[in-house]
Amino acid sequence: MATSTTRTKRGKGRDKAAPARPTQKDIALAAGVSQAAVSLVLNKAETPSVPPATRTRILEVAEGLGYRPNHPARMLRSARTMTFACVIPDITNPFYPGLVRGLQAVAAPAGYDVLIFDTDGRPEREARAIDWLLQGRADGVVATFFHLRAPQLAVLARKGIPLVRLESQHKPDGPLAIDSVYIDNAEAAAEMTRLLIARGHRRIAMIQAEFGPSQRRAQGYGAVMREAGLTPDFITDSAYSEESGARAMKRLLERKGERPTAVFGASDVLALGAMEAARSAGLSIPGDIAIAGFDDIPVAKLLGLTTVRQPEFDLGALAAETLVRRLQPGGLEPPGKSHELKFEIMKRSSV
Amino acid sequence: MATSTTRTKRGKGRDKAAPARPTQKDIALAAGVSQAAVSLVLNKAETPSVPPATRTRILEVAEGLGYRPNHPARMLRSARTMTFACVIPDITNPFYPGLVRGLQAVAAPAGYDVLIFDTDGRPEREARAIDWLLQGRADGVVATFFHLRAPQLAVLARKGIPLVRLESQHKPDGPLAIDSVYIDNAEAAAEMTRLLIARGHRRIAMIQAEFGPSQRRAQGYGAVMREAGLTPDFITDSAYSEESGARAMKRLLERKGERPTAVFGASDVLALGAMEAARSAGLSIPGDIAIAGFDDIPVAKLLGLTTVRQPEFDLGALAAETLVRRLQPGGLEPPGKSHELKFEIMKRSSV
DNA sequence: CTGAAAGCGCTTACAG
DNA sequence: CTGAAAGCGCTTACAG
Repeated sequence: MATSTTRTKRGKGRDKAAPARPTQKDIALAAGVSQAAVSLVLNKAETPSVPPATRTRILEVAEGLGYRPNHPARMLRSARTMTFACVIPDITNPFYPGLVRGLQAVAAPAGYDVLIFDTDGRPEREARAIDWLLQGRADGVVATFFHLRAPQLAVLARKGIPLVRLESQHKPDGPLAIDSVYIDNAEAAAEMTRLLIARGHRRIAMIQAEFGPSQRRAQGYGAVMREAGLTPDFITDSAYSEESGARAMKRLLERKGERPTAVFGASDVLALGAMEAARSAGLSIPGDIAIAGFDDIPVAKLLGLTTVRQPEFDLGALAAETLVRRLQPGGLEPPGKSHELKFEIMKRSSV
Repeated sequence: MATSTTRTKRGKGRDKAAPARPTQKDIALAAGVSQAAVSLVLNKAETPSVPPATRTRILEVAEGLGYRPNHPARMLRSARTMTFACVIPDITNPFYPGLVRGLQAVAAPAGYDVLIFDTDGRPEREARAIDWLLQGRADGVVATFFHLRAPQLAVLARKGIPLVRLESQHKPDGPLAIDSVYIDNAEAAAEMTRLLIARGHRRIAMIQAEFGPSQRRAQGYGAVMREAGLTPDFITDSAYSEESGARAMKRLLERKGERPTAVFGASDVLALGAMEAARSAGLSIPGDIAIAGFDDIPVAKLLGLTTVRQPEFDLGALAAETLVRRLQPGGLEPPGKSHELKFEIMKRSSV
């Protein structure tokens, strides 16, 4: 009966058993000062307005009570979450964890946490990410969108939430432009295609995904093929996954007529799936069929996969640096900029 | 000059260019109702106290202004963050992304976001994670700690933050116990060791890491070795990484005397590093040396690595379900429970 | 220099 | 049934 008669404000939490976390008010009460004085002492390295003895007492009481600042309250009051969102298609794609680490490496020292939002590369999930960002969950965003375009992303800028896109090509700088970091995907794919041709391949197929960066990569590949008098041969599956890569490779192998001598996966996971399917079909790599990828995920080296190295850690770190800069006072003024990083062709045994 | 004379409360944000996000107050003003009525209509499916016409008007105005609830404010008021924290050693270890997806799969439909906190398996980072959790950043936690023990984690329970540990063995249930999900690591390693012995191996080395689950795995391996009259042969490196695995394998190969015919990596990434080092040394797998791992990360299949499968997605999902249940009213009462999931030995070509 | 007050945006108990 | 008020924990501008 008496359990529900608790009149105190502290009894309202979801759990009555746990002792309430001490607040600044509790410290103030115990130290005999105002709550504001507590806030001041706890947040400023120097507090000329508070006598040293009082300052010491406040700090001791805070320590004694095990005080920890209430993050939500801080967020509300200061209108800053000290959180970056990282919106990516799929954290299980080995390309992204490295990117996340790069982000964290810069974000953490600057005081920011990193929240991961997976979109699965689906338009409705990307839209949900925007909605979620508009709730004020993060101070800034690093994102890869497969479907949303600049006009749909403009709402973030309008609400003062800086965004850095992970892009697959240069975007023009300008007052309305969105910050981006990228490697030249078309040129990288072109260079890989040139390598395959130089190795004597003529029938080169590219496995691509329906959306995302494979489009730019396909352009580079297509251009070089045509330049060399060869016919581009695209085979498209839905996602950036080993399953998609294996499925595409199977379809290639089931075709009538001459089979390609080389397959260029628009991403490493696609190439990995292709390798698996090729081996299952009894083909040797690169003897019967050469395979190349794109990304240089950690296992690529172990598997001997020839691929395009994207500096994922550096991309993440650069994106985070850009956000940190934008969030400094006045940081929103300068126009959006596109930052290019260099790719590298990693020649291994699969080609 | 006039720029700093903005007297409105809204001019205080870090950026003056962006239009302020509309609040319930703005909607109330535009719709001619009280702010409380707006909150009610926006949050409840049915509002008997608000006339239908008013309800419709409020919803239209909210839509028109592009209203999104302010998440920090909600968190403060309701004392719920609707966020789960996932504290893990290293997101770039391919075991964890699958776990995170399992977590998200259950968390998202229940309305929870997932925040990743990497500890790098270092004690000071684990301590920082606890501190960070005590700031009220998440309603619940799924965590792998290499260093912190139950007494150091008890503070979370005291503050009403439910924790589910990813464990490597059964923990006794009980009122003070911590919820955990696990597979029987010792038994799994024992079974793998039996397999290696059954395949004729006598000199079997285990590559282990200094901290974390490899301890339990080492126990299972050691017990079976001794049972079979063989001498356990441990080689320890610092972390769960390919570099550590490769370094350990190199040290094994540089030893004088007979070299082991099989190497059991306490995790797949250690085994992968070992494979790489063995190949670099000109050894064939499994011809010259057999290699086994633990985890069954996605690439294990492709590399033909014989390993112990841990159902990482299911572990994450089960952990999230446990948290969701704990966070329901009264969910904190029942004693902590240990949930076991089954492992599976994946026999492939590396052994 | 010092301390009390306002207010961030929201939810919900409570008075009319 | 209806609406205004209190208050979550904090930061910071402002009055004495």
